[in-house]
Amino acid sequence: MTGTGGAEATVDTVTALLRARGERMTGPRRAVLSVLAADPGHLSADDVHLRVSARDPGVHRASVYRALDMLTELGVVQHVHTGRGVTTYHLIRGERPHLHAQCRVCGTVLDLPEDLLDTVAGVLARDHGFLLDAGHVALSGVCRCCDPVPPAAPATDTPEFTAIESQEE
Amino acid sequence: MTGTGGAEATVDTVTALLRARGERMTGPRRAVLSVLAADPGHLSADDVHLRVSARDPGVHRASVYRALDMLTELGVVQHVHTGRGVTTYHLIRGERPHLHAQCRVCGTVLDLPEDLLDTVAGVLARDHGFLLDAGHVALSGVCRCCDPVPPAAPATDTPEFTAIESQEE
DNA sequence: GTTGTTGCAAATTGTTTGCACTGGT
DNA sequence: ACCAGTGCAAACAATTTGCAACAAC
Repeated sequence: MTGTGGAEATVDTVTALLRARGERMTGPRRAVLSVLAADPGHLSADDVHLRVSARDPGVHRASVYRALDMLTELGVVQHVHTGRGVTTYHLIRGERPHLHAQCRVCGTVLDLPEDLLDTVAGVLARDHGFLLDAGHVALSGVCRCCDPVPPAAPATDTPEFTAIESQEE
Repeated sequence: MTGTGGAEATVDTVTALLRARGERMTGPRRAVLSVLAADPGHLSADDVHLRVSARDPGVHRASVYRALDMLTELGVVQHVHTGRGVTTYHLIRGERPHLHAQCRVCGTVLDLPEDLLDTVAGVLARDHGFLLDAGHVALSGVCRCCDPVPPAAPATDTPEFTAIESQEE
């Protein structure tokens, strides 16, 4: 597994960042960090807590929240607000933060190139003096797999349509 | 006041819509509807409840939620998810739903023309098979008034900068 | 008189906080 | 040893739900 492989470097980096602020690298923080490093996806605080618990059941949910906050403050982690109240977290790997779109049916988060909203950001800045933080909330919509009844294709009335649907809202 | 003036028509329309589904026009629904009709802004469920209570203190918060849900289902009301877990509701007045951007500092919601994201929606559809519902979440950013320390303008060090800041997140 | 709706209270969900104690440095 | 950080439980905010009483039709 390449999972923890890439994490160590990050732990060192973050330790330095923390030290520079008179703060400390601790078990829970290390755990959260390596969970995030091991997963390229977008994890909710609870996802993180779950995976942290697998390694170290002693870590409390509140500590996960605090660690995520701290890591966000350090600029190591980005959080994204998705449609219905679920905040997701992920390591900032590249340089510019990317954008996100979430399917409102299955909840899947799609990563998008950061420049996608550059034009829009320009318009907002020019016309409204609004500085867009494009990656901070996920765009909402329906992904290909969940697209309900595509325009005109009356062939199947498959009942398994009401399948796993996470949170319809 | 033009407040309740425009509402009556809507109440009739909605009553018809409800009847068509075997449902009923009730006090709470009427109240929620006229509160929304009287306010051009974006109200949270609690805002609505507050204003409804002013007219009729008997209406329960849960009923406000249920009424808002129902009105949304009828296509009369649109709800927008904003950054930190606050859903806002407003009457759908025109034809196409407009877009929203919210200042993450003061919470103000900015209305935007619906076509602003048309190009982006096209790209998402083409490249990712993702059907964007642009108005469903508010874009996040910082509005003109809350823009913290604009690039290079070291003139004032006004202390009233730390003013009303609703929810920094 | 049905049956959809409400009010209420309690349950959920996601997150934060006060505090005594533990553990980095 | 000092103080940041933790675990815990309890507070919180926003929303949902089960249910008996109620009211629109």
